Formats: sequence, C-alpha cells, structure tokens
Amino acid sequence: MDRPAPLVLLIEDEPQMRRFLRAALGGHDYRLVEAATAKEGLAQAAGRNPDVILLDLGLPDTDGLEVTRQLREWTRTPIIVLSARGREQDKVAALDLGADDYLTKPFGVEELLARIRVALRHASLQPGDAPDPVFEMGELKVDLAQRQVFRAGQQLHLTPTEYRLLVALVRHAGKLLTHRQLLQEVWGSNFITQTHYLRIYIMQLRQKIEPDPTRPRLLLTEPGVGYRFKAD
Amino acid sequence: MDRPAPLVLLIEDEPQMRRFLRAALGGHDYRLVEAATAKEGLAQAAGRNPDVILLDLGLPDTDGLEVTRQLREWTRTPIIVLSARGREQDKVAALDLGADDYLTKPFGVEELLARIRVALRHASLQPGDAPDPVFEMGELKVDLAQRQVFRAGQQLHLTPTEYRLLVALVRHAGKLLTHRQLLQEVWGSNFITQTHYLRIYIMQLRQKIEPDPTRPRLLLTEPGVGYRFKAD
DNA sequence: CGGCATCTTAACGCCGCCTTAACAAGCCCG
DNA sequence: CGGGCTTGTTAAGGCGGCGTTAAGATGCCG
Repeated sequence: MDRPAPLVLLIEDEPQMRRFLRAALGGHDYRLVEAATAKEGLAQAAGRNPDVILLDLGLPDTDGLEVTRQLREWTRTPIIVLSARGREQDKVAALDLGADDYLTKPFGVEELLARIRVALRHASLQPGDAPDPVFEMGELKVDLAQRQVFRAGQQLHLTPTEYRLLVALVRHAGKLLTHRQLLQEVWGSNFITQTHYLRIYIMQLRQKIEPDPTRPRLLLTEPGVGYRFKAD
Repeated sequence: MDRPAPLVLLIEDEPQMRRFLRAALGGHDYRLVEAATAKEGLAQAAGRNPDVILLDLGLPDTDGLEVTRQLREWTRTPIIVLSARGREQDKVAALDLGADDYLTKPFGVEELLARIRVALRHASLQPGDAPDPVFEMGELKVDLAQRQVFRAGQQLHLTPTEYRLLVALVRHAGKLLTHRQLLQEVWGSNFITQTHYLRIYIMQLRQKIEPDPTRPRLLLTEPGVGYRFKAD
C-alpha cells in the first residue's frame, strides 16, 4: 500500500501563488517540484516525470497554451490549468489542447486538492500498472500490497505480529535494526524494553521462513545490537 | 471506422435546463438520453450504457451525491456534475465520491462541451472494458451493472448490506481488506469500531456463496487483520 | 394496522495468538 | 575456570477474536 507520495510539478511564476500552493500541498503527503518559467517547466516535466502538473497560463516566456500543446506531444500526465483568465474561450482552448481541468483564480485549496485527487485517480486507472511492489530474496517472497508471504511458491501463514516484524525487517533489508527500533516499530513505544518478545518472534519467523531454522541465512543476529535481514 | 455519436445521459429535473442542454448538445453530433429522477437516471445508466453522464445534484427523490456513489459501485463512466451549489465542500464531496468534473450553474455551453470532450477523451484511453463489469471466480459470478449475483448459474438473493460487502471485497479481489476499510466502505465512518457487524455479515455471505460455509474457500479470514476475497 | 424482510443487539463456545515463565546454550570477562 | 550476561528454545495459561445462533428492533409494504 505504501507507494511514494505523488509528485506534483507546479509551473507558476508568481512567488505569492507559489508560496500559497506550497503551503496547501505541504500538509497532504505530496512532493512538490517548482518551475518559474515555461522552459524550466518543460524541462522538469521531462526530467522528473511528475504524477500531475499544475500549470499557470500567464507565464513570462511562453504562453501556457503552448506549454500544454508541447507537453501533449509526448506525455499524458494530467494537466490542471490554474489561470486568472476566466473567459470561456480560454477554458475551451486549454481543455481542447489536452488539459484535463481548468481552475479560475481565485480558487479554494480544498477544491484544488480534490481535483488533484481526481487527476491522480484517472492516471492510476490507466493501463501498464505494474503488478505489485514485491520483495524477493532467495526463495522468500513478500507481497506488501496483498499482505502475502511465500516461501518456494508456497504461501505461508503469519500471525499479525510475525508479519509486522517481518515487514519491518524486510523494508530495511540489509540494514541493521536495533532492538529498540524493532520493538518501537512492531509493538510501540511502551515496549522498547521487552527484548524478550523479539527473541520469541524472531525464532518463530525463522521456523517459518528459514530452510534450516537453527542456522539462519536470511534473518541474522547481530549480537548485542539487534537483527538484520540479509539483502541479495 | 466511424463510431456512433457519443451517448450522453442527462439526469436533471428542471425542464428549463433540460431544454437548454438539449439545444446545446443537439447541433454537435451527440445522442441524448434524459432522466428526470435519480431512480430513472440509475436505470438508464445501466440500461443504455452511456459514454458520459451529466448529473444535477438537486434531484427530487435522491441526493445527487448518493447517485454518484451508487453509480461508482459498478461503472467508471465519466460523471460531470452540474449544480447550483457552488460551495467548496459540495464540490469536494462530489469529486471524492467519484465524479470527474463539477460545473457550477450558470455555466457556458462551450465550456460544458469542452469538458464533455475531456471526459470522452479520458474514457477512450481506458482499456477496452466494454461490456458489463462482471467478476467471475470459480462458480461465483457478480454482475455489478445488473446488481445480480449467481452461484453455479443460480441467481442468489442478497440483502443490500450483504451485497455492498460482497462488492467491496470483490472489487479488491486478492487484496487484504482490514476491518476498518470494510466497515468504512460498507457502513460508513461512524461504524469503524463495530467489528461484530462484519462477523455477522461475513458469515451470512459465506452461507450463500460458499459451497461449504464452514470451510471457506473464497472469503478468507486473516486473523487479527481483516478479510480477503480469493483471486483466481 | 399487520406481516415480512432486514438490521441490530446480545450471548456463548472455541480456537489461536499473545504473553509469561523457565531453562539450556553460547559468549565475554574477570 | 567460573560467573553473569545475552540469546535460543520449549511449554503452558489466559485473553480476545471469531464463528454461530437467536431474539429483539426497525422499517417498508400492502
């Protein structure tokens, strides 16, 4: 379920509006890239591959309609036009050139956010959506999206705590995780002294995922410090 | 290959606005179906399979938001909301329920036509999921458009709540759905703690759709976490 | 107003998971 | 060489989640 925060490209010259949108998007789990000119915007669109583009029509170097046209020559990334021009013919022109939505300034933050969600929803329905983010190491396979674990093709049954512990380890595969970190992440802050829990569940995990549980090859002990999940 | 003129479904009670839109669409190679109530609109949406839906929020029998919600249970046909309500929270609510666009009355004909073109453009990019969205797994068949469920060819009768629960599970087949997610989607945000509702209805569903209800093969329990509908 | 379908609430036994305890084995240190 | 610490392993108890049943409340239809 944990895909990275959507990347929003904002092409807008007025610093005031930039600050406004930065604040609006900041609290809502979006990553933001800013461009002050059409030229820079086109470059960022190509370079960063954003999930949605917010485009001001009144740019200093090139007209926003032209930017829309150029973007649509090679990408279908959703474009939401933000413009002070409220004339109908402006909206029609932008939409027919390939923009997906058109908001007239001034607009409300909540409406903008809702329309961004619509744009992202559209994009996510497009074909070519990769199967799932799946961790594979050796004969072990962990599908985070479906919350399923396989060993040698066989599905395993893990209890909730076992699964949370495995996920914590796998997500930082290769890195060393201290007892504190693991207890904090799996059981919560009130349990960071109960290292005993760790031993029990580490052992249960090894029973289920290790070919030879007595001689661990994936789930390694770092004596005195913590545990580490072996990366490929 | 000339495809037929796009079919537009207009759900709107005011005769005045109907006449206006009839005239607007008339000259532009669209076919138009009209419905004056929510009930009729839902029926037409299922029966005529329109390419885009224009929906007024102020219907006499049911709120337009509820219509949006019900449509989105089984179809992704673009919905453009036409409303006299211009408040931001109305827009956000409609868009988050699955509407694709929101126009506040009064609006210009040209803008509406442009936004219809955007909606059709989006739809044409979708993969060819032409016919009724029907889920089939094993001997179970769920027809979302007709709101009908079959097991081994026999039609089943499900209560409204049972049906909504099944739809929620089937639409994310393979994925694990937490208690919270299911309660949220089927009963609403005020019920996310009433996990015993789930147990009751899960059991009733199993009685109806499982060959051997005591040994579930489609509707699986993930202890401590939620439920999962088995994908093929 | 009565009857039916559906939703809601209550109650209970069972199984599985978490928790706790106890002990063996390995390692560092004096 | 021995004591104390950390780690691994096994077993048992209690609690909560889950499935199941049934009765009461609610709402809709004629």
